[in-house]
Amino acid sequence: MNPCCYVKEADVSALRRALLRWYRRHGRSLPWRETRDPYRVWVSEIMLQQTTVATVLGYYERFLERFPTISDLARGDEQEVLHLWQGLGYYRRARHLHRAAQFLARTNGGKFPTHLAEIEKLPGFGKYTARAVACFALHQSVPIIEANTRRLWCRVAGAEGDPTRGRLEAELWEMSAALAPKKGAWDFQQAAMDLGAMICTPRSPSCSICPLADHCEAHRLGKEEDLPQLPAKRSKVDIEHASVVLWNKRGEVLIRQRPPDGTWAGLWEFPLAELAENETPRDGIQRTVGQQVFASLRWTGRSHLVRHAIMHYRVKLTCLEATVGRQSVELPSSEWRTVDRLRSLPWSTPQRKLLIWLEKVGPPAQRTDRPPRP
DNA sequence: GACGCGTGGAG
DNA sequence: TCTCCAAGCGT
Repeated sequence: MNPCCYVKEADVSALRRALLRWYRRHGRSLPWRETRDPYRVWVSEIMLQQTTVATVLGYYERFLERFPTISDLARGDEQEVLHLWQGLGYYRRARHLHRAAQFLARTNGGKFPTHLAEIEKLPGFGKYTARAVACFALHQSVPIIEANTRRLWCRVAGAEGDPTRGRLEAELWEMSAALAPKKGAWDFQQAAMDLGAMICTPRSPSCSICPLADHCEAHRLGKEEDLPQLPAKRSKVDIEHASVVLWNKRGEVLIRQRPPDGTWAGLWEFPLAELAENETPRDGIQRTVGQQVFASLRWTGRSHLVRHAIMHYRVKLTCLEATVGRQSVELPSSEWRTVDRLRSLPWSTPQRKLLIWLEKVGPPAQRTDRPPRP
């Protein structure tokens, strides 16, 4: 049935009691549950967007140790913010977080706003994140719909259809609002998210130990595995990239910063070519560094292969290595650096694997004119 | 409203 | 190996 009908017929207070009793006993202890500081809750919510708890645990404390307050973050350098975010993905989140902190430092004395309408205007805050901070830091009773609660309430109500849009999405928000108690919304929403994450899992939910099993339409009808009905994902496409580690006579390598928009915006890489159909890595590198420079390259014969999945692509990244002679190499947004000064820059994950490879093998011992054989 | 935006763990 | 999917947002 639809979520609004469900709420009308449900024993809401019994449902709340069962959920909270389970949470008191089994709820997870997570670092962002130990604080009511809006900034710390905010950072956790941004990091957790489309990201698993286990991954965020490796970033959260380190980020806050470096940037303990909004003002500290506002004063920080974007490159350093991105470096702390390196490996988390969706790097636009970090830049929005940084920009929002700068805005609050400039306009609000570095204080986090106390009204939902103000929170929602900040970059990086959508409907969910604004309400999450309002609930978890400001103790407001507001609805919360994200991946865990969407799945949970879809099953509890036995709701068919795509819950990420349209009428059903709106009804789920209404359902969450109707279920959330006026007092104690913090515990209720944390409990709902934990139950979704730990018991009402996407596959093989643990209905036999679920405190809401008696309240669950999907379970009653035996179709908990069929809900929610999420839209299908795009299928994977194979693509190839080629990078080149280019050494000059001073023992420096050429690196390039990616443009401020698009994939890996603002991160650094060894000059990269996205290969066309049937284009070889050397072709792509020639296209990237230019005919003139390419003709003067001396290949070291070393190469490294990285496979990486990103979005709906499977990337095969081939990295070749060469030394360059007299000619100066000028690429946009590029610079020469010694290898020991690359670590402090923010890198995409596949390019960071190239950097680790380079640190391991060290500078090339000898030069050859033979093309590499990957 | 559809698409772009990353990565890693689980099964 | 491969597929699924995660505390979404901006355009």
